[in-house]
Amino acid sequence: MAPKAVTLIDVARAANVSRATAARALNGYGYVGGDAAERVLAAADRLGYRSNRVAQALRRGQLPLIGFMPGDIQNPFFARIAHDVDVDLRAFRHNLLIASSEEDPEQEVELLESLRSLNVRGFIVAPTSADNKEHLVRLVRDGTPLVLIDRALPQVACDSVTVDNEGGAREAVSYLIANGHRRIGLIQDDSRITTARGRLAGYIQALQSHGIEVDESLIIVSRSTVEYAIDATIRLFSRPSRPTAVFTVDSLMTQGALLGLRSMGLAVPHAVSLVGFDDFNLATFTDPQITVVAQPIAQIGPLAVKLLMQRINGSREPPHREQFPTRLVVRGSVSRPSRTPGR
Amino acid sequence: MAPKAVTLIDVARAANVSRATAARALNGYGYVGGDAAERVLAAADRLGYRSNRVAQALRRGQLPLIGFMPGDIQNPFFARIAHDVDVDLRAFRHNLLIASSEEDPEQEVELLESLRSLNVRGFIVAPTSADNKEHLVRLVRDGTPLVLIDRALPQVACDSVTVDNEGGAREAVSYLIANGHRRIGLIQDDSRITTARGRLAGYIQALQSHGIEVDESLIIVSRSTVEYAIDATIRLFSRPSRPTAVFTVDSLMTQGALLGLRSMGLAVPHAVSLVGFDDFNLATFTDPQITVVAQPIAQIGPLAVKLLMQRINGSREPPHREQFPTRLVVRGSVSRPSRTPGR
DNA sequence: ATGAAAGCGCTAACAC
DNA sequence: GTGTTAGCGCTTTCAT
Repeated sequence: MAPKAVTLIDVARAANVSRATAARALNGYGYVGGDAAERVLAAADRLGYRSNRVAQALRRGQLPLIGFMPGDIQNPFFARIAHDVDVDLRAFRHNLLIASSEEDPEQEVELLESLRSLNVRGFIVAPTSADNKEHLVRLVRDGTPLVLIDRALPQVACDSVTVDNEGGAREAVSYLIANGHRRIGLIQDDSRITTARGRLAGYIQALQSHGIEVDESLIIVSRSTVEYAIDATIRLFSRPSRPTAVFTVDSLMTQGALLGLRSMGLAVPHAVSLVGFDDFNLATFTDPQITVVAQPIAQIGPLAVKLLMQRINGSREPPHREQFPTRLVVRGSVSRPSRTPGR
Repeated sequence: MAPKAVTLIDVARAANVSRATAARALNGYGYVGGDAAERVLAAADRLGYRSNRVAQALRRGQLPLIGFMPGDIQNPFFARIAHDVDVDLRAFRHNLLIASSEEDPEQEVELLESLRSLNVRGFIVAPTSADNKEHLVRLVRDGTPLVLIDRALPQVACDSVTVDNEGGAREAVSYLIANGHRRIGLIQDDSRITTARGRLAGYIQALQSHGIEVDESLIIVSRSTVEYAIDATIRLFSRPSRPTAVFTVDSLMTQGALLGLRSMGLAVPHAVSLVGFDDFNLATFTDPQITVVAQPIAQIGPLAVKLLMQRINGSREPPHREQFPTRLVVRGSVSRPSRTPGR
């Protein structure tokens, strides 16, 4: 069935040269006679020769592949980065191997091993957990280029591209407080994820610096999908004394909160004020428009690629840990609480 | 720096057996003495041996990799499918190589070649163009498993998983007509994309079967991103005699239309009715909720994987061309036109 | 049950 | 300028 592929030998034979010469002509290195080169190229073309990158890789020790491991490719944040990385990598003639960890630490370890054994040249990873780092440490120790995105791990000595989660959350919650809210809910994802920790820390700081006590019953954990967040929102607002405002830690959860609140008949911002981390397409379409903490998402993928390629090309610089600032984009989803919070 | 990896030879030596025996023990085939096997496994574990999949691939002729080529990974439709494919492929211990064609036919050809030379075992692709099929025909001819998703190409003899674009569009537009609209705009993507053709055909059929003439000035082409669609919408509604309703061919464009209309002060559905192809998370959050043609998206990725793996496992069945029906989900974005169309 | 050895397709050091 | 050749790490046939 599958006709065996044309190999370098076939080309060499057809061009009446040795494999070495054929390879030189094809890859354009070393000395090759113009005449021979032409014959080789012609033969390759005629025969439909495609180099076998696996064989090349075995010989050279590496495959021009980059592993990208987001928490969830369906999250628009990661999809955008995947896109940007894919595009930028093309300039380096590298392909992208995407394997989502599904936010499962074990799966992250397994997939990483699996990709390592493919001799990929480097990784861009959004680590699922702050506690799960041995495999990454090992990776770095073995000299494999790695850049962490979205979530940095101080204990792993590698480049990272993140955002000021703490500051962003603090700004969002402070804004809510400045608008008179004191009972502010937090819908966040699993606290082993470092961004969740940072955003939680920002939330707590904002509260405490305004003398507001942190009420655990206002904090709820959800997986980062619209469906789970709807559910979490409903649970949060079904509790005896509900918050007057809520802060969500990513765009999928913001959308879930929106949907959840609506299903309970709670209008934004009249009944409940809302601020979300991470902007999204329809944030300005909803009525009201949603106030968000925007991240400079367009810069993340490109910088990650740049740092990674520098490592691949042998850079020995100390880790570059980029942390971009966030920006509070005030729209219309926050108003003063309509009445004093119940109890 | 990078300590050279532990190879099979190291393991064999440590276990005092030959490479052959070590390989047999590690891969669990052939006859291996229980004793030897144990020593090998222990040695492998102690040394931290990881098989070199590139070498295996060179030997076996294939890499357990599947190439996935969507038009745009940022489109939630493709992101969802990528996710489902990734997950299902894991059961077969295959990894996913995602390379977005960016809806560029040339790039599609190039990337496909590039992935082919990696000896990937099969492809799942959403072809960018109905006119650009030679490379796919060649792929199939060479016996490489291929399944087309979202967009089928009758001339390419391979499995495909699509949706009834024509029927879905016809139903949407008929619904608009049933609500009294006669000047119905169409915001679609490049007509070389087969889904665009199908949806356009459905649009035209619905119009004609109700005796409405097709007005080219109501059809506008946009790239499939929110930004481009906003722009297209504004252009469409800036024309002298604007439509009273509009049909958009994917969810990103639907969102763009929503944003564009709002920016022009045109309320949905009072000033303009709207139906979009492909459902999306916030379709029920917007006010009004958006009426859409829903696709059974959860079935696409899994079926594509199933078909592909069957081919990889040698199936010689004639091409399975699945075409799922769509479903019109009536929500609130359509009303009767407020006044007779101008002109 | 185990080992020896051929060879997957390619690159690059070395020889001519 | 071109050819020869030794592997890269692994699987697998063929002996034993």
